[in-house]
Amino acid sequence: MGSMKVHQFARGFWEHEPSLTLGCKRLRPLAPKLSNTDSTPTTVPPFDLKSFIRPESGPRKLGSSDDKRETAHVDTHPGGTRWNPTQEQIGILEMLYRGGMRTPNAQQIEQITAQLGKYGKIEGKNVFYWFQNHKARERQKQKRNNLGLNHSPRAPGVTTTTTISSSLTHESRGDFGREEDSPYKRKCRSWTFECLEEDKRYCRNEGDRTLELFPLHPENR
Amino acid sequence: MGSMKVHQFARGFWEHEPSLTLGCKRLRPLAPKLSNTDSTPTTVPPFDLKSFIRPESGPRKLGSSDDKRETAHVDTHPGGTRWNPTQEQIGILEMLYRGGMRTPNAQQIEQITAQLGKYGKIEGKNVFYWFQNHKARERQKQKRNNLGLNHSPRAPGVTTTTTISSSLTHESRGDFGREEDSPYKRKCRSWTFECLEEDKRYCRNEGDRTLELFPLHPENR
DNA sequence: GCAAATTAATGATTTATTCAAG
DNA sequence: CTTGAATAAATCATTAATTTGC
Repeated sequence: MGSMKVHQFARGFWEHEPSLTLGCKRLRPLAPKLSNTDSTPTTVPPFDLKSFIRPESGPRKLGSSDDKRETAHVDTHPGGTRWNPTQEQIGILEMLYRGGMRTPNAQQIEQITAQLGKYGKIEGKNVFYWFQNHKARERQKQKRNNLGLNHSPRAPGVTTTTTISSSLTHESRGDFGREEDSPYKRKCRSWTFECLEEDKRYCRNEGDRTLELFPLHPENR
Repeated sequence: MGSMKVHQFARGFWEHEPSLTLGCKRLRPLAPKLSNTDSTPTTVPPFDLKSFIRPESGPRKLGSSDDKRETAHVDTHPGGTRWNPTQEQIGILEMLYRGGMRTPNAQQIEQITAQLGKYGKIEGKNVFYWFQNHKARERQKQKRNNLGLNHSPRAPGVTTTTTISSSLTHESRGDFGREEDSPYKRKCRSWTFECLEEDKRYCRNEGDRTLELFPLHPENR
């Protein structure tokens, strides 16, 4: 249950770096690109590497500072488990899939998540992953059906000798029957990362240009 | 400039859906999974599909509600262009890469982005993509060097005919020389999506379980 | 009937490939 | 041509469903 074993691999690689002389070690392989419109704005902080990426952010905080993570998770979320969709959520997602949705953008994921949240706990990435996985698995199911019909209708024994090789990776997308999205369309997805540590939560705002970090109401924890 | 042409492909496919009988259409291929601990909390909203994923959320709002997207983007970001890293940013990223960082997690990306933001405009996904691309291209450069030494040492002319085919996809990962991260380690990344529409910005809090949406200080725009 | 072992299904993550901007 | 950005494919890992032994 609690065997998370965080152990992120930011090793203590920066301890024995005596002084950071970055910026002139090894540049781009091309020409020295003269800096942009707003680079080096006369007050460049010298990149205090000691303060950022501190190597002991992983295997700490398992004995003291969390006294409340045992109180409110007993029925809703059993810790760090994965998303377990309810039937209603699956139904809605499949309905959307049958409607033609394949790769929802950020706003669509937002709305879908908000709606599916009424039926159970869900996050945005669950919706994203669901569409990715469902699309991929429908595709390979279709592919498996297609080359299973002209080779041997049954006999699930030894079928691997025919080397389902690398062809028809892109041609087999047009035979879906229903309408499908064009491959590799450029949609700006604009997703962001978010710190999900145990005691501090930050949320970066990507839409803003000022790149601000703000802790979100710590009285909730 | 504003030729985004959003045109999201959630068509008007749900207008002619008379009543939503979701939840009993297609179950798991195995037994009917009886619902979880907190599914159907006695007040299931009947999934008002009309209100969510409205089909005309794409090509609207280009004449009225955005009067400010022409004012504040003239020098910092020329619209929807991609990230153009500065030399300092590249230097720091390569330094981190040489230090062994391959796939930073959310918190590391957070901090890296915050630091690199001092040298120019950058977002979290740029850092993520940079590590992805740099790792992949170092890998294929290594691969190309490895099988270029016993085939043809130069001839940069027609190089695409040699078809670096699909073998040694997993064996060629151990010959990096330096230390590398083990493939497929499970790190909980916990990234989230974010609405980046023109007039409204939401930020979902993934760490919290209540899945709340909140607009972040609209007086800034 | 129930619990441990097995298996199938699938959520989540990483790698490979491709497109397109500059 | 280089490389940022995005998607597709591969695959790890966990959970539910099934089977098995008692």
